[in-house]
Amino acid sequence: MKKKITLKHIARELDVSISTVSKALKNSAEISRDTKEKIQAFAKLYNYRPNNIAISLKNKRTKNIGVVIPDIVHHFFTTVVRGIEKFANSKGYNVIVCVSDESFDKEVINMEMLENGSIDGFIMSLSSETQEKNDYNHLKEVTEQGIPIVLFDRITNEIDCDKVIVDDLQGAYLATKKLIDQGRKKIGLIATKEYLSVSKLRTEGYKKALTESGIAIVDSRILELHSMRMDEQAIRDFFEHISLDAVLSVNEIFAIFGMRVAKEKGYNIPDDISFIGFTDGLLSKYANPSLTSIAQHGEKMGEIAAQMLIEKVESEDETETYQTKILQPTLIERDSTIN
Amino acid sequence: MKKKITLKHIARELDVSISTVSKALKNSAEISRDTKEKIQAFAKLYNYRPNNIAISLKNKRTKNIGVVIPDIVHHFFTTVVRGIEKFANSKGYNVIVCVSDESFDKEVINMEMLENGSIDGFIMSLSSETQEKNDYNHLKEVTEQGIPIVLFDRITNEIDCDKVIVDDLQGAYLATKKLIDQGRKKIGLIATKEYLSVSKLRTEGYKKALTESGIAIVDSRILELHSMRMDEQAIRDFFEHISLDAVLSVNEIFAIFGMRVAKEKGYNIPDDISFIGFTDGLLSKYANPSLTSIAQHGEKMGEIAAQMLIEKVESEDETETYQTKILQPTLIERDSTIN
DNA sequence: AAAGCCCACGAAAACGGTTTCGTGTTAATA
DNA sequence: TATTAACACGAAACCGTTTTCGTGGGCTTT
Repeated sequence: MKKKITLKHIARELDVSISTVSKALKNSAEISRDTKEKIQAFAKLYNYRPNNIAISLKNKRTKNIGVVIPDIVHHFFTTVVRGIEKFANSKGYNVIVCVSDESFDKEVINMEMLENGSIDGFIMSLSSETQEKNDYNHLKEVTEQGIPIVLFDRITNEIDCDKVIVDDLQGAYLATKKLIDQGRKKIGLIATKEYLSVSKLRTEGYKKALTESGIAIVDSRILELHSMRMDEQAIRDFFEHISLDAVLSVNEIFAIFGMRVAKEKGYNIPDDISFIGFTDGLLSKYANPSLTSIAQHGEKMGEIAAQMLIEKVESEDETETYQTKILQPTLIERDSTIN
Repeated sequence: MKKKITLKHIARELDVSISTVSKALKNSAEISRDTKEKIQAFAKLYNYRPNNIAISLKNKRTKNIGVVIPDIVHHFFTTVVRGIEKFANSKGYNVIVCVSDESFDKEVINMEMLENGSIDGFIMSLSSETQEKNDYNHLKEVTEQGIPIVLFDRITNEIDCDKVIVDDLQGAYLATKKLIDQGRKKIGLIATKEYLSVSKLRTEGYKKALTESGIAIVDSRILELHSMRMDEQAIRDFFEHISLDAVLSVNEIFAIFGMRVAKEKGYNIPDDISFIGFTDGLLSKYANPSLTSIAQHGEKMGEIAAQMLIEKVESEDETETYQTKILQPTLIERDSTIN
């Protein structure tokens, strides 16, 4: 087992001081050409690599970004993580991923594990429990220590920080509008309880489109599931008690399960009933029929979040100005809607 | 902005030495009750938290695990990461996720970023390019420095380390057997080029089952895609030129696309043709028809990998004994096969 | 009262780097 | 020849902990 080699070893071996070695390896002008060459050659030979931890301790920068997401087995979030990874790595940063599992407590624990020097900043999306409790003291504590946070997708206005979201209201509006334009009148919505910020906005967009077109909002056409977790029975019941010619869903999986139920009931998609879902993931693409959906551009979102965070981390000035970037969603038309 | 408080601050404030503070906070018997209480109260009041980096530097342990996977927007890998996270967090470890994007170079770069003190060990699955090149010097370098590695799923025998895999041969064997038992004779296989360890084993299992049942292995019934990436045209061509009554696929997405093509050609699933895929993900569950598939138990795999790694990291002795754990796959029957 | 012991604490080294500042040597200048 | 500047390098502080090894003072012991 080759032991890790340090500056001290090199110094001792070459009979110079540690400082000289350090400077030589950084090609400092202070050191003579001869000495530099000797030291650099030796370092290369023994494959010297500076110890990241020591450097972190010295300059109080870890080059690590903490990412806290509610779920990792989830297409949208992994897409965002991919975007973060991509940008962060290109800037020499590592990404530490923590999963809150939609739990407030785990979110707190994860952040506490990281906030004491392990990371330079956080990128996160709130757990549903956190949004339900409406308690953001753990975020406040972090920002008060001067650690920057970028929130994405599931955000809150209680915290002053950079944010990046997709225009959920507009996405739902576009989708609903599309359904109306295709002559649909009885448009259902599968949503979740309103404490989830994104679901709330999507519901608003849905209502806005209906209202603009003079279509009444019928409460029984709106299904409010408790969370983003699948509840097959609730969806079955929904289709049992109501007659619809189109359905907008706040995620793709509810939509796809809705399609299955509709088909079982003898509906033809899209002739009898259209479906549109949020989150343009693999499920939408490979569903049968394929699902028209609203792309949230997760990867782009991740890149932007990482860029905003790294800018804050590396900026000298302490001016507390924060921005919220809003991405425009895109409607991807497939076979679950006409044409 | 509250500044981070350190031992030094507390010491100065309370007019004691840094060592006393350190000991008092660890409840050392060396310190008197009075002093301990005073220091602990002060620390609590100012919410003192030890600096992780300093501790890491001191005891040469980071409590970070590096995870390198080929892709993060991928159900199986995220499932494994979830398992790793779960176990690692319960032991106080953080997980640094790096994505090689199936590229050899990125795999090398990612590991180089982390191997100098940032992590205590690696858990990884090889990129397809690495398996194709058959070059594992970056892994050797890591192990030679005494950094433990656990390989999962996409492994190699070139490296001596702990490994955890699912019995891919057995999985394919079980699936093929099931198809044969249901009276299928012309069973196709959608695989990838054989440098991918898992694909190779699955192909072997498929062949073993056929041979055992006295069914001839017909090369034209085996489609070898170049990688795990979707190639719609190749799959379309495959179904164009050959007549089959069952298809086994090395992942779920090829199977699902295969089902679409089959349906387009007028086949009825499962009456005319059955499908079984590897990776029991959301796609399998929500496909139409739902896909019978071979569960790889990714989360379990992640937990085991994390456990093996942490054991190695925390064990004192340097005995170089490595084990390979083999999980048994499970066949999940759904609507793409009879019954 | 001298010797010994414990208690409670502090000094200092160590982890592995970076960086500031000081200094001895040499060469250029007056 | 004396002064000075440039050069090349080293000493030491520092980042925030942990931990070993003293050590001074008070107490007990004979």
